[in-house]
Amino acid sequence: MTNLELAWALTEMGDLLELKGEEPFKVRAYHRAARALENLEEEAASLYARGALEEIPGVGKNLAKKIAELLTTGRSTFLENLRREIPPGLREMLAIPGLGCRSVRQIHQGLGITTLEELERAAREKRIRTLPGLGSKTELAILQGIEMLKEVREQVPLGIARPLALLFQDQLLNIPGVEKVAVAGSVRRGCEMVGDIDLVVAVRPGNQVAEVMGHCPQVKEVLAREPDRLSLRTVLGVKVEIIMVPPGEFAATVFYATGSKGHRKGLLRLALARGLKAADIGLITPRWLAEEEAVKGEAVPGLEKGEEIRENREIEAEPAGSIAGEAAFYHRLGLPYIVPELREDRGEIEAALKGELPRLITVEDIRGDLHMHSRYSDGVETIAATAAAARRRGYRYLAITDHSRSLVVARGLSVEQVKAQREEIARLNDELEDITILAGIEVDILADGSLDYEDEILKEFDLVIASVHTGFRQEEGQIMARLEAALRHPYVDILGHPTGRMLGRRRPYAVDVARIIELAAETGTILEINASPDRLDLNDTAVRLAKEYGVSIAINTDAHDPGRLADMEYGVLTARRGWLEPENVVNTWGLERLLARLKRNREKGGK
DNA sequence: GCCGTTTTCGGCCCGACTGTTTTCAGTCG
Repeated sequence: MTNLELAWALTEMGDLLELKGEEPFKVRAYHRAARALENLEEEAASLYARGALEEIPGVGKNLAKKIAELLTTGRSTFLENLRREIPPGLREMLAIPGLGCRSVRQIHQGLGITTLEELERAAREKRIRTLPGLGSKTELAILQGIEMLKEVREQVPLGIARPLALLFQDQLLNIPGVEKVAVAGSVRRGCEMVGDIDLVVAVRPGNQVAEVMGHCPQVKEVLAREPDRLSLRTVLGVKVEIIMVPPGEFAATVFYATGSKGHRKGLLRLALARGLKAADIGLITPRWLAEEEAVKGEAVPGLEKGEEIRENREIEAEPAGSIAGEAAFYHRLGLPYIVPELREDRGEIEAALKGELPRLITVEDIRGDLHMHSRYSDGVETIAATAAAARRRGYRYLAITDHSRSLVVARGLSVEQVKAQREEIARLNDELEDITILAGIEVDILADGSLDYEDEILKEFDLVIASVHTGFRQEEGQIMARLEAALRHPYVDILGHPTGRMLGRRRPYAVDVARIIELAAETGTILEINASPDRLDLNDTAVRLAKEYGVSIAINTDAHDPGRLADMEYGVLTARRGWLEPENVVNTWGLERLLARLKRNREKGGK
């Protein structure tokens, strides 16, 4: 069992205990341990093997025993008993913003409701307001919450799907009769939410794929089993589609299964316009041929029929990240290779035709992380340990940006602590040779639009990120006034997680993203791509708009644990989906150039 | 349920906002 699956099991235990009415500190112990497991760099299974489960912070005798049972049997009697006691629908209700466990219990006991469907009906029939302490606003919140949950039903964030996809890829490669495996679909394109994991497998006859995968510990049930297709559901509830093809059809099938549908159709229309058939390009699998039929007769805007194909001699044969043979399909169409992140039918084919595809940023371009938390606020590690982790990633600089004083839950820093932290950072910078720590802060944009420290304090930092953590429910006018004040502030260098959304859990606050981008361009403020796979904020389309406006971007992990510095890859994927080049991203720059770009330093020198 | 250069018991992040209310409980970050 993977750390992620263990974390999910502990989270579920915590949620069910909370619904049961257990004391809050006990509940929190489960949730804390779950988070520790998620961030753990070593697999819990190997810790268990050397009898060291209790070394995990927040795991004592009791939890170690429960984790051990999960690791050895794949099950938990404790969890199964809880599930029998508490209907699972109640846990789903906790995901509705505004509903806590007290309200859910109230609804369950008062109306006998156990599922989201029953809850929705009761809210529509205005029965929720008959319960003491609940009224019409709560009814509205329930309906809106269910609406949000429906949008992401059957979907999981990329941060869950991608590691699982890679795990399945490894397992498939070890099965007799398997020659090649590739992750395809929305995971390969780097989409923020994933409906199902698509894997393409090149197999020889008589392979064991169906038998072995059906019994793999991550698999809960087999949804469908056909000669060339296996559909599974994992214990985390994610759907996995395994497509099995002869080795000769591998590249074309991966190409097909990567999508998106719009991109595929665009390519087929282009082929038709040039008098080519799918078969001429090498796309001879049944799926491609069926799709070709579907697009016949559709016009191709901006293309002359039979226009001659220009050969592009600069094209590399096997671009990084491509499947062997995939680039050739594009080349036969006279196009350079288009990476999966761009295959969204958002103008990439036109750009490729004109030779105007961006030279996309990669993780290797990143030279530092500008948003990280330490033990001074709600991070789990010391500044020294965080810097060491950043250095191991090959970074040249990092910014420690703890929370400001009014965010008490996160132990926001008092002015005295700010000073102490700055002194510690100065000491560390004296000792460290090949990496620089910037003394930063993530300052709260307060409900009235002011910042959480006075200007005299703010101007002393090397770098200031301003973020909204309160007043999420304000109306657009109010939210925008706060954000505008922050963007216009002379000491705000970066706007952190600009929309405040949490994927599948919380909608953005009432923000006009286009206006934010306009203001960022006007004021020279850098906008963040928060790389945490729970956020990915800004998202891909907003990022692309920002690029068009010439707004600089910082890709930051917001890591509260050095283990999460690796989330950078999700931020970079989002940046790539937003067509960003290294030049657009300030943390690909050298330190001197980065510092000179900050608003605080520009204004000093009169730009 | 975890944890301990104050503690093996008694702490554990706490204050603001909001909805439902006549004085506060629940929820959130």
